Amino acid sequence: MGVTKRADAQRNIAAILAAATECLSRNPAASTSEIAKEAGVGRVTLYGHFPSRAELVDAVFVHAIEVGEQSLSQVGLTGDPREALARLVESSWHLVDRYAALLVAALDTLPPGRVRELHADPMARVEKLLERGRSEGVFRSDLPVSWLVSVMHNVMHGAAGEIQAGRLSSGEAAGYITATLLAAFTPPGERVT
Amino acid sequence: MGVTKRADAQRNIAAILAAATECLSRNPAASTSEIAKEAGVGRVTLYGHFPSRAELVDAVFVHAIEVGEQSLSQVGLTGDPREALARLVESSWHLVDRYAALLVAALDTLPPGRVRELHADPMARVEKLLERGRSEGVFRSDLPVSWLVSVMHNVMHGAAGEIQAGRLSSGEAAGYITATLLAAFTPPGERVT
DNA sequence: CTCTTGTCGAACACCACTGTTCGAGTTACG
DNA sequence: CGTAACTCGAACAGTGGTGTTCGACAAGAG
Repeated sequence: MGVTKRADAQRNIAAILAAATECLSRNPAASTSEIAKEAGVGRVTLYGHFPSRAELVDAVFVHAIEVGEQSLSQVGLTGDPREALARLVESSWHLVDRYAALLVAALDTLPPGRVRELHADPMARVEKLLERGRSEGVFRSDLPVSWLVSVMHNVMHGAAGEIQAGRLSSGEAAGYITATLLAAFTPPGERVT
Repeated sequence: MGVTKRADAQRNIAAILAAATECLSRNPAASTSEIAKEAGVGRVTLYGHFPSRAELVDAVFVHAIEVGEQSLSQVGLTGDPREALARLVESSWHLVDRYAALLVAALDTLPPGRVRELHADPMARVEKLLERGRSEGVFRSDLPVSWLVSVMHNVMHGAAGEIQAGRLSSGEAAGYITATLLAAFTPPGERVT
């Protein structure tokens, strides 16, 4: 069939995707030359497979989300919502830590809203858990769920920033984040665990 | 004396500073042409007063910090640490809301560490209040102060992002932020106010 | 083995920006 | 009023990226 790519082309596409993930994770502003070099491929070849830098970034980001979803979908969300949240944060944190710079690249390359659009699934997971925790009275209901989600994102990305600046170690981060969020989500009048 | 600038030069410098604040607050990547035009001044004149775009950004940022300090220094920090924090957040939030984009400009223009360096005073104020709250047992002591400060910053800047994205109104923000931070800073075992 | 598909490097056009230079004109200041 | 300080537009050089074109060449598919 005419649609199938040749074997070496497929290999190169994979190599470019991997190299782009690597480069953009180090430097969100990495150029196509850098990425092509890292992939062991000519710049022309790169443009042969991805029409523009933006579309490459998009592809890389989509792939990262898929990998993340695979990991996140294995986290059990039943039982005590607080413990479930701790598990979810633990898993999410590893992804944020790994892909923080990639997110920056996507944020200032892709059209506005695109990043959020691709985050729909992971966000829905968090929202659902928060909703359940609220109905069981262990998470606060005096603030919108969307705000709580935003707080979670910002605390995690803030932690990634602290690590990059060398003011926090990867090991400590997860504990700090969960402790902070569990307290932040506690309903007024209740005791912080 | 030879050091004094001519009157029109001083006016232009002020106009450039104001225009830069305005432009960079709208678009962190604003060019020198844009800024000069907004100031009603030729690009050459701009370079006559500021050796480079970076030094202009630095000057604008320094000025913004000074203005902020003036406002922050009037916040009373005595009494119940929780109420003091609420007051401090209220004031800080107005500044963050106004200068969020400017911070981005500074962050990716100025040398690493410069922004933090200029934030030394406002940060010291927050740290001092947090320390006092800890010693009085109303803020948690199981996490480093530096982490708590980072959480405060990230929650506020996250709120600014939500506003820019149109998912949050300026009016609601301050309340959400204080409610979130007061809970997050509550010591484990204590009740959230 | 043949032919299509893909690859490569070098060169090119293009763009938007920074920072500089020039010379002529204008404005404050003493 | 005279001079030094300042301003202006236009034009220039330099930089660092994106995306394209070319022609020679290699490699996989049938």
